[in-house]
Amino acid sequence: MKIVSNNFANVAHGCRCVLGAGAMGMNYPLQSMSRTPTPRRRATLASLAAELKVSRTTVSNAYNRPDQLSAELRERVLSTAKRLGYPGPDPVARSLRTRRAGAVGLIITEPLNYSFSDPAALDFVAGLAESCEAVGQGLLLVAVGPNRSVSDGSAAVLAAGVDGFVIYSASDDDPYLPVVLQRHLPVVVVDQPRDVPGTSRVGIDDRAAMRALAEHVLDLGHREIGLLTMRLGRDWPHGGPGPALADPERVRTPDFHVQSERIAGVRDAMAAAGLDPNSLTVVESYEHLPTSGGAGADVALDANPRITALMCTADVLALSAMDRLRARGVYVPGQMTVTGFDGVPEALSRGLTTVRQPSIEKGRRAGELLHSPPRSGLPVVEVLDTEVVRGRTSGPPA
Amino acid sequence: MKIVSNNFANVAHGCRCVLGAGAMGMNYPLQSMSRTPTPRRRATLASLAAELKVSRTTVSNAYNRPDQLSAELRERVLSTAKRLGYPGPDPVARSLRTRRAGAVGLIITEPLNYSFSDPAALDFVAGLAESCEAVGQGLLLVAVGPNRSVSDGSAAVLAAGVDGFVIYSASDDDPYLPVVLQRHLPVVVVDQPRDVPGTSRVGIDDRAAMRALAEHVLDLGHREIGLLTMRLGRDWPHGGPGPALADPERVRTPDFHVQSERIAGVRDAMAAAGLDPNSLTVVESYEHLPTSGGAGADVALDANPRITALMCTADVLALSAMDRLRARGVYVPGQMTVTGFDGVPEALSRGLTTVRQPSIEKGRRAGELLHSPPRSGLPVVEVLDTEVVRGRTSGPPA
DNA sequence: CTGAAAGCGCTAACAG
DNA sequence: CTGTTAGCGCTTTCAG
Repeated sequence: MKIVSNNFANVAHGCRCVLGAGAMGMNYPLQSMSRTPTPRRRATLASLAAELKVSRTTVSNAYNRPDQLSAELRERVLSTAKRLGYPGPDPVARSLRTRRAGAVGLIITEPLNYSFSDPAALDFVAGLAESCEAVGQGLLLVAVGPNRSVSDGSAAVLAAGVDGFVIYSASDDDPYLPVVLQRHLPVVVVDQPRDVPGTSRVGIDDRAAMRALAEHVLDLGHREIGLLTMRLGRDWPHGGPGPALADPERVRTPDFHVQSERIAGVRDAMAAAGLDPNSLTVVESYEHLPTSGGAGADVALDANPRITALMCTADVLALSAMDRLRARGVYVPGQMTVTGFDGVPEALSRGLTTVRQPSIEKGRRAGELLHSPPRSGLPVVEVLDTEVVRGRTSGPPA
Repeated sequence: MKIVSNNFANVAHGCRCVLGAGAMGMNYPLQSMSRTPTPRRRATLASLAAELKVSRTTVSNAYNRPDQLSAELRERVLSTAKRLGYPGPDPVARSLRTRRAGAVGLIITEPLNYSFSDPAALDFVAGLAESCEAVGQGLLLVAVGPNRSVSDGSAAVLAAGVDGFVIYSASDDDPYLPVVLQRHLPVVVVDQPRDVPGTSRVGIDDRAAMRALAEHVLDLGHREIGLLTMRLGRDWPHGGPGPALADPERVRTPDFHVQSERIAGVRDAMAAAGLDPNSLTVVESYEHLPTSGGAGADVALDANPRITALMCTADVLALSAMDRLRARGVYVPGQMTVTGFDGVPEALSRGLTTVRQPSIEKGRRAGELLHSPPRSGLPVVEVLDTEVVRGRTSGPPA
């Protein structure tokens, strides 16, 4: 009566039944074994249709177009589905047929533990997740972390079952960029790199924002400024893993646009104030450690003890720098002005002078751009607003 | 010369060409237009094979079994693939055929912005992501947030193209639990609920850990204890959205095992010390706000002003409570002992007396259990170690 | 080393 | 409202 698969023996030892299909196996809980005729193999839409003696279309309709069949028939379909343990149409097969995966891929090349320790990055992910959720899309974290080789990571990109990608803050020469592009799927870039052909981008005006902040600092009377930033290039030409002075040449040819734009903003303000932009002491950090800012502050003050203001390209750097300064007995803002960038909650609550950027909104817009691309089909660049927050960590130089 | 898709007018203003295939469109960057004969439609393995005049098997082998064909042929395949803009085998089609999706689904019912604001939850996700990355699996955040109806969320669970699920700290009656089980895929539960048939679980001994911590508090001499916890049930029978006193009945019949186990741990210690466990003042919070702990502290001290120790089931609650106490002019630990749970970095750096649990390891083990299930095929329960951390927030009562 | 045949499980026209 | 017909793009025996 029942048609039996020829590929699988009917395994039925003990309390559960393991049908081998793939490495992971599938668990049939106890109940389904005693209650129902154990299915020889996983139920499918076709087997359900056969059981019901209706066509596959009808079963499919029962799930996807309830209005296309009578309520009773639908009920009958659904209940025998339950009896057979049929979980509904297979997502993968459906995806193949409908040509939509129901998920967007998120590419973050930075170590996840970093991204997860920077509230600004997290806010971005939360915003993206929110917009995906709103349209019922899943969010796939693609396995491209630094623990894997680039070729493994590329394989993951190539193997991701997604309808599009979001690239979060990658360097100009990120090795996964071409791989992502190769998929010919819609792509939205967040922050950097700029000018990826055919892809939309959402970001902020880093240069203008940082310039406004620097003007505030200069207005207060500061003339010797130190700047702490994350690494400017994918490479790391310095000795140890700790923060290091960046020479002008390196500042001029960055892989990470965002960082260099922010530096450029400071230099703009300095030039406008009649200062030599090259007098800016730039220190870059390679690792994203909770103490990176503090270590960077040490390097900067070592290189130029006359610094009276420390500007940082991220709040996390600034907060760490503040902790370090306190430990060194340097009073903020009395003896040292410190500024950040991002406007994360802890920074705001600690009164940091900083630039607030809408990180959540960034994620949300990136998602929306993917879910409903602009009518024109042309890539767009969305520049979100920022705001200088004058806190309690900036004041006139001593 | 140029061949144009028949569904869409040939859009070619400015810099790019849009070929329509699916709602989202595919972007062909400028180069591919001028360089190569624009493909009528997306290249497939079959079309590549036809172009090369070899069989599909051969092309497939070029990608999946390099040793099955000559290096030259393989090179030829790969290069014409590049020329045609063929991104390699379609992940979805491959998944259908191989019966493996290459991703695990993560089910978090709590609002994502909460999970993303609790470092312990984040650590868990980071650990899970790490273990997935190690085996090249993607991590799919399934869209089941509180912004969507349960039926939408269920659809997302049913539609997730994954090889297994991780359920993070759900209530006993979480509506997505049965839906997940229905998929007949491997499932690993983290923390709660317990005893899901046929699924492995990883967690800690919440009761024993909390009991040990409570013993420390009692040893210090405290007799009147307040306990701050997250909500005990999926429902919220109290008036406003703020924290509220939980009556013994509600403490006894919880939906969230973890919370009630931790409470039970405190009661165990109290009973052992000769105190009436029912004298414990329990306050539960519904929302996961940064200020929830503080508000809870207010409620607890209001209900029982003689409280000298405030035990919290999460560090985030305890830290918030400490902030609130300071604002009220209550000195910790001089006038009030405060304890937490989790051992998140901020808590440790602020000297909170707490229980450290290995959140990252939890995520890692959950992933590993999914990726390489126990040989026996039987579900396992992994109980990870915890450790009481005596900090600077606990001392003898005033 | 290469090719032919046979689906994986499903949905989308289009007829009845 | 229901069934028939065609694939979606790929991998995998199994023969040459």
